[in-house]
Amino acid sequence: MPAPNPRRTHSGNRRDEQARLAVLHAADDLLVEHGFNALTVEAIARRAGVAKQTIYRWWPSKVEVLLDTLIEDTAKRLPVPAQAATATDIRGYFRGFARFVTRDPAGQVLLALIAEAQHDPGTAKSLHARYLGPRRKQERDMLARAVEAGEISPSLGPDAVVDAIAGPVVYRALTGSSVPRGLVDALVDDVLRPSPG
Amino acid sequence: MPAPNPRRTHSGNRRDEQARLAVLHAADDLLVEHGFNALTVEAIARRAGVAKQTIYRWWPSKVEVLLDTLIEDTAKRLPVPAQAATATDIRGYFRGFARFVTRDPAGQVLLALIAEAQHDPGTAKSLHARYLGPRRKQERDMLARAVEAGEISPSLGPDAVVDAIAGPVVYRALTGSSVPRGLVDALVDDVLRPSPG
Amino acid sequence: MPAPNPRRTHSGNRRDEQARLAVLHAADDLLVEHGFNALTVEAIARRAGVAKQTIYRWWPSKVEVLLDTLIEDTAKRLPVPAQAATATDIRGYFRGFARFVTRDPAGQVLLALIAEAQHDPGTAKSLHARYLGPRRKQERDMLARAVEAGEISPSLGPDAVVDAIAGPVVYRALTGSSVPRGLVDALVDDVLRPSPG
Amino acid sequence: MPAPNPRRTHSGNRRDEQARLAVLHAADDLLVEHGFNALTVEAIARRAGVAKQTIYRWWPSKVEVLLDTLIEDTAKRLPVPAQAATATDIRGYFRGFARFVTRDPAGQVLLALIAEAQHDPGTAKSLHARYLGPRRKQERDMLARAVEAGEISPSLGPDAVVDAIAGPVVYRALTGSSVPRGLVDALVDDVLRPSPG
DNA sequence: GACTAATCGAGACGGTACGTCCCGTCTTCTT
DNA sequence: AAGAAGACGGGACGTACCGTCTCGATTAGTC
Repeated sequence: MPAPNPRRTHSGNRRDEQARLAVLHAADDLLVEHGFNALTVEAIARRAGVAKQTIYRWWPSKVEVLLDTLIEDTAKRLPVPAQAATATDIRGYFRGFARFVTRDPAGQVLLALIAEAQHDPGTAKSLHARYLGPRRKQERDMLARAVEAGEISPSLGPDAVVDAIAGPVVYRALTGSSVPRGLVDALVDDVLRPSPG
Repeated sequence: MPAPNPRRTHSGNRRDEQARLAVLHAADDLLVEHGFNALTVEAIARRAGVAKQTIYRWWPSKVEVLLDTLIEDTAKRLPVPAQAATATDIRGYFRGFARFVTRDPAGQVLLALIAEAQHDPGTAKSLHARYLGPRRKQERDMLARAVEAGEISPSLGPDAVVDAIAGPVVYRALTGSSVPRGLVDALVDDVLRPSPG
Repeated sequence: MPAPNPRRTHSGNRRDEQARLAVLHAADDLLVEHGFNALTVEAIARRAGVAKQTIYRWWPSKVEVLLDTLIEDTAKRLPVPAQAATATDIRGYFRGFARFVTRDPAGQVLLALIAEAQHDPGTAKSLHARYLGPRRKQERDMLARAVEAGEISPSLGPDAVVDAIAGPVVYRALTGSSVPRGLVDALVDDVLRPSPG
Repeated sequence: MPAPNPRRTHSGNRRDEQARLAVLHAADDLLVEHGFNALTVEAIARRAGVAKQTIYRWWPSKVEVLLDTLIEDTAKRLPVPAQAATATDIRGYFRGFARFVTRDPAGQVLLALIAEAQHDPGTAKSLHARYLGPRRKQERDMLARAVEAGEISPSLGPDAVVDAIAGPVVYRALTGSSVPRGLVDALVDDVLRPSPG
């Protein structure tokens, strides 16, 4: 009987994609609903209907589960524009970033991981290697294109520019303050216009 | 002149100051040496030579212990200048803040609490009520004096000004980047100079 | 105004009789109401309106508190008849003992102490020295008078006689069985009548 | 012939027999060596090389652990003779009981549980349901066979007969007195011979 | 009539055990 | 080989009492 049942069955000695997705979604949901401290491996397994061992087989820790969801969600919902080169594009990107960080569930995952990185060096390392580092590279590229095009001429270096805009946004999000749209625009104006000297 | 013995052990039904200090120092030391995740109430008690119950009697959680050390240490090592009114004073304050957050052990406590606030709403509430709120008020007052004196005329509101300068500093500290001295100065310049309009 | 307030006041450097009685009654009440395991020194102090230290000053342990109440209560409610010499007197005494052990609150104290003696050698020692020993002596004397008067001629020695009658009663009380009146009489008959030899 | 390995460590989601035995033996040893008050769940776990949770998973309290050892040990070392029908058999059984209660470590467990039953109603209930009740039924059956065979004709009912013989033995054991061999024989004689009426 | 001394209620202290939750590892049986 | 299930040794949680201690107050007997 070759016709394999597509619904909820193990696929022999291959990884079970349904289990993988169930874990990612369970982790995401638990984080949003009950916070990071309630996000235990046992709770994820319970919610996902999966054995604990299945989680430990594929992820070294709950942090890596979250990181997987963050990477997948960010690619979908907050891509760094690969062609953008104008000041307006950049402003738009950071507006999207503010929205992401304050309103998107995936933004909560990011904030939780930044927080956990502060508590655990392993998390810090992974977060940089798999998320912050690659992303920052794309952001630098975006800025470089705009500078080259003469669209902007910031007085700060590229990393400092991103930090000067993203930093306040993240800081306000971390401390539970809202991020008014005007703030992003003002930061962009302050940072990207050429220095008066 | 009875000269009450300052080195007694217990002090009856009054609080034992030596135990209080031992707990605060133990918490501080453990955080710096082994990180937040190793900072358990049991470890604090062990290190301080104190019973667990003594901790629970006076603090509802390890977070409040840290908050107490943070408040006391900040008052000593990073007071908001109460008279400051010049642009130079303000620049000096934020340079001190950057040093505090990246190099002072008490700064690590602050970062850990900001992180934990992201994981636990109770921490968030306490951190605002007992630390961030009062501190922010002093910072706003400092800025208000400088504006009144005609020293600065920022294009952003007072909270946004502080976030625009402190945000990048905290964000870089949280993500393990250094905070070059020049960055603070540049941020201050960008944010405090009058808008070009 | 010399008339000293008789209600609730310390008597200088002498022991406070009211505190003593409050402790004894609190211990008794707690045992009857909530059982031995709920009978903590803190609970006694709470219930008696007395400081813990006051208990520890006068009694080495909660067991000694109970022993004090047991001794006082037994003297009042189950004295060994000092003049008794007839078989009927003896039968009456053991009937009273069965009632004491199954229905009198002080009997519960006795059972609790016999039990605790099984758990703690110190309790065993105190219970014998202050209660079981002296009492057994009086019982032996009672039996000796009856033997001398020719009222009874048991085949067992005096200790064995008491154990043969009291033993089953205590055992049934300890295992929560009732002690029917007929049982005591039958035991007395079996044990006190001369052996057939 | 796979010959399943009997010396495995954990056995999956089935109960680990080695851990079970380690707990029973540790409890037994601790009771004998240090008494009931030193018999804490933590001490059992420590001694058995087992996690506390493993104990709580299978037993609701330390009392049930003891009860398990008592049931297993009594079955081995003091079975109620299932065929016995003569007066001599009965005398032999109660001699064995006296030895068990005064000299066998398992007898100490029984005494400790009778004692604890006095302190805690839950213990009383379990002790009856799982030990005293079933055992008493076997003892009644033994007596019934002897009566039917015309071997004995006691003046007391079957429960009273057992209590009249076992009661003094237990009582002396509980109060730390020895139980001389002659005592059991004399009790048996007094109780089992036909009443003189 | 102040002083001394012991007792009292109160409760903080260092400590042990409680019973629960979760960790990360393991073993079994099923698919 | 991967999965669900869940037992295992371990460690921390927050609570209850232990027995000791120090406090400030009250009250007797002594000088």
